[in-house]
Amino acid sequence: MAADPLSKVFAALADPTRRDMVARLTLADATVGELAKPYDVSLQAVSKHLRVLEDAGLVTRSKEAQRRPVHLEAEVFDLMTKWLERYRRQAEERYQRLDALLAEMPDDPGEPQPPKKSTTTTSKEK
Amino acid sequence: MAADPLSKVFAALADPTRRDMVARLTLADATVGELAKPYDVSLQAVSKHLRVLEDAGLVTRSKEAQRRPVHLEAEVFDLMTKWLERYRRQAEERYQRLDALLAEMPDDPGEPQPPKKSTTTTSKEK
DNA sequence: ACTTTATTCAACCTTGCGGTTGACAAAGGT
DNA sequence: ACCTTTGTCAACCGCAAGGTTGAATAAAGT
Repeated sequence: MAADPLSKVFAALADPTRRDMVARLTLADATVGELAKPYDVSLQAVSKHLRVLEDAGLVTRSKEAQRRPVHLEAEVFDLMTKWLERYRRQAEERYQRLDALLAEMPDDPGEPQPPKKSTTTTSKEK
Repeated sequence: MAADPLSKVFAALADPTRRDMVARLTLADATVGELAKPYDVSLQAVSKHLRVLEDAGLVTRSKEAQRRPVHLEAEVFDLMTKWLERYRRQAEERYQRLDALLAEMPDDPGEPQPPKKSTTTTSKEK
């Protein structure tokens, strides 16, 4: 365990059941039993899933009599979104650089990007 | 295996090494060996990681002599972003509904955050 | 006080993951 | 032709994930 936050979040959402729970929790808080109903697994299994989601910071559980209402914490989504956007943007920028490059292609085989080593940067095009 | 696409993508990104590879691939394509260099694991391990990323549709591998340049496929990010945005939006909307509700709350004394009973809003009758 | 409801804890089982090593395949360099 | 480079395939190992059942806990209901 002790995995970094991002790993935990991604791992938590890698399970379809857990993703479905999250989806339902966007609509309203729910107790463990309520959450468990649609799935064909034991209550204990659902409880475990919730623990995973909680450890990932995706949900919090409060107390209300014997019930433990589960509440979705949206903030963590931001963490993921940030990660995603960052690399998506970079990838896009790279596309643009590449496009620009191809646009003005003279015929020199020089390395335009300076990440040193011959980065296998599609230097050979079929 | 045959897991749904989204599960595969999330699972693939749940590993820090793989996330790092993806990060580096946003800068430039790279061969297996190049990708492996920074990590203290065998080449075979890296090869496996790449297979996972490939199965998730995050990268593609072409041939170039003995080398297998790995290329990042940005499209899959969109799938994730879509999922994320969808639920993030719903969660936000829910906040707003709640805010609106609290805003026009009649004169209630004391309790700022009314934990009330029946917070378990799911309107599930017994 | 006893029972029911709601949930967790504990032990266990099976599967899959990330890692290893060793052998093999294919393309190039010499 | 041979050897080197670059990767993959296959078998194996330890461990954590997701599931199960059974017992324990806690707060209401009666």
